[in-house]
Amino acid sequence: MEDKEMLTIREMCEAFDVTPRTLRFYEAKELLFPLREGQKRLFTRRDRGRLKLILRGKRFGFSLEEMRQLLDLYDRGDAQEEQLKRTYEVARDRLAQMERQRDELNEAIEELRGQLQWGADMIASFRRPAAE
Amino acid sequence: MEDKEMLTIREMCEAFDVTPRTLRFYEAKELLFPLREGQKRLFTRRDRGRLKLILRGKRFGFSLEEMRQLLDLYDRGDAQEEQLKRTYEVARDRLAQMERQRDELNEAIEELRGQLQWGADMIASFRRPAAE
DNA sequence: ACCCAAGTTGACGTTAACGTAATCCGATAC
DNA sequence: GTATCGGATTACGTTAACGTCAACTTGGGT
Repeated sequence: MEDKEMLTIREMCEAFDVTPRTLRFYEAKELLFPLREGQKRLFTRRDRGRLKLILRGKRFGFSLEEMRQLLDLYDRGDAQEEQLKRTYEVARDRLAQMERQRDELNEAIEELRGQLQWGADMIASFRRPAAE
Repeated sequence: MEDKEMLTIREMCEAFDVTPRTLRFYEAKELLFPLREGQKRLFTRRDRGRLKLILRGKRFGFSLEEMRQLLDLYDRGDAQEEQLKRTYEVARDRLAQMERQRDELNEAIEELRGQLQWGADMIASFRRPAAE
């Protein structure tokens, strides 16, 4: 027994800084599978592992659905080469997607920066177009 | 009479590549104020000017509500120094916000890229945590 | 016995910016 | 007259990821 084997919902929340609602929501979405002691949920080491990956995925911009698919894919026992490659590709695609997003953002930034350079012009561009 | 003075909803849609729903929606949100010829909307030059700014704002990531405020602010006749400065500030804030967003995105990208560098490790990180 | 904290389920609310019918109206084309 | 446009209005649907009650139950402490 290194840590506690099982964590209550509250302990889990503190450990990962999420709300109970979130954990129940993730369970409903089949991202976590806590055991039950009577009514109460008990989160296993496996749940902790999954949650850690889920949160990491979120930082990367994966949706919960994408994470569920990835987790499911590699949870059915022996992940084979073929499937490992797919995960890898999903991650690569996501990276490319994020880079495109960043580039678009950069363009918008440059465009806006350009407007600001002109100062008064920027302001003028927000005035009503001429007179009537 | 340079162009047409007034445009129907359909002409407006083609000119700006938006749907009728969008224009009616913008009117409901008080971003546009087309005149009425009987029942039909007629979009004036002023509406065209506003729509142009609205779409530009969207590219910058402004929400419709933010654009409405900006447009309203400078639509009440004589925009004074004080208010002009405010618009300028809103734009500057927005720029800073976008830059932060871009930076966060870059961090996530670097983090993900790091994972991918390790290839197999990335994959492993998506497998279920060890055995049970 | 009584109460409280912690936990549960269920269900509706939130936000943005429209999409998608369904139904209706008036003017033109034939 | 009638079919057909172009347009109008109304109102519910969509998406993601939870938030926010409400109403219970359960286990433990006193």
